[in-house]
Parts: sequence; C-alpha cells; structure tokens
Amino acid sequence: MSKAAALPDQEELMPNGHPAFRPFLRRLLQRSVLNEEEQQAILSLNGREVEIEPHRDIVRPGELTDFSCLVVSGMAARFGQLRDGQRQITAIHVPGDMCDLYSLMLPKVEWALQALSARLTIVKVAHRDLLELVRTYPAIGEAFWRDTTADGSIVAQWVVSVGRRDARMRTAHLFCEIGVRMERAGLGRRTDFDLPAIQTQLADALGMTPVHMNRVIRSLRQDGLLILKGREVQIPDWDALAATGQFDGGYLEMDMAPLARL
Amino acid sequence: MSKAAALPDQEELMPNGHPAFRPFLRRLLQRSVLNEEEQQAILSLNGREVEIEPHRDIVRPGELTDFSCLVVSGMAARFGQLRDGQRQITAIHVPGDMCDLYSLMLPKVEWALQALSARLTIVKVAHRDLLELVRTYPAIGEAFWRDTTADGSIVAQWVVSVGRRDARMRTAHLFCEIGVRMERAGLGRRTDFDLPAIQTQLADALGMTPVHMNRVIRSLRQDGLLILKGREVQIPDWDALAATGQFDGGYLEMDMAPLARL
DNA sequence: AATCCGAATTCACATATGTTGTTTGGGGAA
DNA sequence: TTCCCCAAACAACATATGTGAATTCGGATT
Repeated sequence: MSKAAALPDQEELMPNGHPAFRPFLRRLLQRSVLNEEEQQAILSLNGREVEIEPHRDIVRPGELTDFSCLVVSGMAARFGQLRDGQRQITAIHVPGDMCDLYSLMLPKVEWALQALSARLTIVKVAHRDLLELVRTYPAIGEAFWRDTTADGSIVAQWVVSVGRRDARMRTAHLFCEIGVRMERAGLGRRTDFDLPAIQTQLADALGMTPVHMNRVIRSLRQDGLLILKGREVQIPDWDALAATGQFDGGYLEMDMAPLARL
Repeated sequence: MSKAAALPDQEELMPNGHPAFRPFLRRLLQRSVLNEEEQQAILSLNGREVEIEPHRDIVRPGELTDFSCLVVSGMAARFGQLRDGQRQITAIHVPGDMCDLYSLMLPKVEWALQALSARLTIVKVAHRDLLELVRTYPAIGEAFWRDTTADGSIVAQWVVSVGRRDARMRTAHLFCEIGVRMERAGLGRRTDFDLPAIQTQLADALGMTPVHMNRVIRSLRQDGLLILKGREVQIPDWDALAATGQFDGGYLEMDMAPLARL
C-alpha cells in the first residue's frame, strides 16, 4: 500500500514513510495494541507535507475531502461559525494528532479546520491510503476508530465545560487538558509547555469574549495559578489549578490496559 | 455469531434476533452500504431487553462496560456532572440509536447514561457479540465507526450551540435537531413529534437554568414558533424556527451518496 | 369529586459575562 | 533606532442569565 517509489508530481515524499508518522504511531499505541507488521505499515505511510498560513482554511465546511491531516508542528483547530462570524472552536490538535481522521468515515466535512498557531506544518494523508491500510489490517482500523472515539470524548467534555463551568473554571480546565495532552504527546511537561494561541483564540475555544478571557487569565495569574511568558505556559501548582478547574484527566488517559481482553 | 438457540439464563432472547434491531439497521443504512448477508447478521443480533427506571444510571462513570444499549422506546441521555451536582447533557438518544456504541472501543466509560423519559426500554447488546460481528464483517465495522462519528458530529454542534448561541437560539436549534432526528428515525414529522423530556432536562441539555429555559420556551411560544401540549411538540413554521436557531441540518443528513466511491 | 405532587409559571433581585472603547506593551520591519 | 501593529490590559457600562423564592396548573391517585 505504501507509495514507496517517488511519484512525479509530489515533492516531499519519503521513500520509507514520512517521519511524522512516528509520533502518530506512538499516540496510537497508548490506547491500542498493534503488532510489528501493523506498526511498520503505519510507519511506511506517506503524504504531502504542507505549511499552512494562519487564517487559511485547511478544509472548508461543505467540501468533500479525500485526505486527513497529521499535525507535524504547531497546532490546528476545528471550529464552527455562526452567520455573524462568531466562532466556536470544537477541537484543538497538537503534534502527533491525526486531525480529520473522522473524515475518513464522513468525507463531507461540516467543520472548518485552521491553523491555531502562526506556523503550522501538516502532512496530508490520502484517504485512499488510509482506507487501504484499515482494510488490510483490521487492528489498525480499530485503533483508528478508538482514536476518533477518544477525540469524541474530549469534545463531550468541552460541552460540559462550556455548558456548566463558569469562565474561570473553564479556563483552568482547558489549561489542564492541554497540559496533559502535551505531556502525553511528549512535548513538554503538563506544568510547562508551549501554547501557540492568542487570547482571542482561547476565548473562541471557551465560548467567551476576548475581554473576559483576558480578565480571567489575569485573575488566574494574580492568584499564582498560571504563569504566561509569551507562548510559554507554566503551572506552578498543578493540584491547585486542577482543583479550580475540577479537572479529572480520566477522559484523556484511557490506556490500553482495559482493552487487553478484547 | 448469532446466539441463535435460546440460552439458559437469558430471558427475552428471540430466536431470530430481537425486532428492535430493525430500526437500528434502518438507521445504519442511511449512512452506509451493507449487503444482504451483513444486514441479516445485524438483524439476527440479540440482547437482553430491560426497562429502565427514571434517574437510574444505565452505566456509571468509571465503570468498565461489556455491553452497548439499543434504545427501543423512550429517550436516553448521556451527561457529565460537576461536583456540586450540576449536570450537562452531552447527547440525547432516540429509538433506533445504539447509544454507547463508542464504549465498544473505550469500555472504560466516562459518562453516565440515564433515562430521559419516564419510560425507557433498551436492549443490552454484549460487546462480545458486537466485536465478533465487526470482525467477521468489516463493512459492519465501518458502518459502526461511521455512526459513532456522526454522533460525534452532533456533539461538536452542541459545543457551538452552548458556546456561541444565546439561550433562545440554542433552544430553537435543539428543537430543530430533535425534530429532524425523529423524522429520520421514522418517529413523526420534524414539525410534529413527541419529546418526553421536562424543561429541567432540556435546561441540562442546553446549559442553562430551568427558570431561564422556561422563559425562553414561553417566549418562543408567544412568538408562535413552538406549540407544546404535554409531551407533544408542534412547529407551526419550520423555516422561522430554523432561522431563529440558525439551524442547518447538514450535520445530521450525511447520507451515503458521497460514500459510494469508497 | 377531592387530594396530591411534580411540573410549569411567574416575580424580584443578584451577578457573570458581554460591549464598546481606550491605553499600554512588545516584537518585527524599515 | 524609530515606527508600526497586533495583542494584552484595563475601565465603564449594558444585559443576558442565574438565584431563590412563591404560585398556579394538570394529570395521576384515591
């Protein structure tokens, strides 16, 4: 299935698979069991590496997509939009995430996908290749399915946040979530990581106005719960922040242990 | 794979599959292509029919489940809860929905599932049977995956609603969503259906207080956008309600057409 | 018919968050 | 360096929604 030989009009093709699939595999293995052959099959996947400019849609709602996006560096966000232009981010993707993996099953995409950070590099992976992979190795199919399900779990948690937590709690919760996800992705510690997003974007994620976002962040900072230097986030007292956010990472840490019996 | 013969200690087992799987199959076929054999395999599934009392958890967060639930009649809701008892419903399931299908991939469940209506009957289907089905017929696996993905799309839409729509718009949007889903499930017209939920529960779904829910419903009613008699919902002017809710059913109507090429 | 009980309705008031606009700050470009 | 621009910080005011009651309604039960 791997398009091993270099194809004419696709630069960036690596003969032995694009290296960005290594963190992706790492992520899959946190939740699923894959044998050597299956792992190799994933590592030999390929795709077109693309640099995305800020505010440029990677996919636009209503389109029919034929690829998914593996985040290499930077962050991407999925969001919905009202007619008056208000945005609501429904998912944030960190490096190693295959965003839009769900589009493999529903190629008619309903959500825009954009760069969250100033600089974002992704690898576009053809649905054709992914489907072939899934159909050749059913275990990979289940791993993918499990992964999209875990993403769904995060979204459900966002509904709870936006619906029932006040702004302060919501904010604390988001920082905790991203911290844990960054740590699990091997991109820093949960108490110390980079978050390439401006306050307006955080506000879009949390369903509030930029002004209020600023108020809340300032207040968290004054209470010593958060330290922000540029894009660097530091959490001096994890437990305290987790408490203010009523954060319970259970929904993020679903590991493969309980799945062994399958 | 079908446990065709009656097993000793399981009442309610139907020799040719439980009839409740017919609407479930109908639903799957709206989005996926399944051949005769695969359809038959689903129809010959079995499970334990159970009557759920109101306010009794079907599954509790933190548990390890070994079954999914097919809604036969009534409605079920998934929700998260804060420490102070505040609830946020993240999904509403109508008859024909296999709720908790996602637990097939993530059996460590993070969300409570309860009856929304006073009377709820479900069929508990063993994960063992579902997994066997999925592994025997990969197309069924993809259909299931696609279905959980579509559910995820609904949840994402809820994030947008709760995050960026005001109470009135949110409410209009929810009534439209449920209308379309009921219609697609063959349970009435989108402008005329039964909604067995009290205002407090709707408030839990929309992230507001029961008092405010009541205000909004009253206002929609006064504007002639909504008629409620007991549990019966009537929408006299669909377009007007859809306009107030900025409702676009695209995310619900994902049909199999674009999937033919797969 | 009388009773009852949960749900719906309504009111008065409190407050979190939105809105509008100005000011400050810091990093990149010339 | 100086300028420029976007983001952050801050303030004053507006309003949607929350809070905590009391009252009415309607369907079940007796």
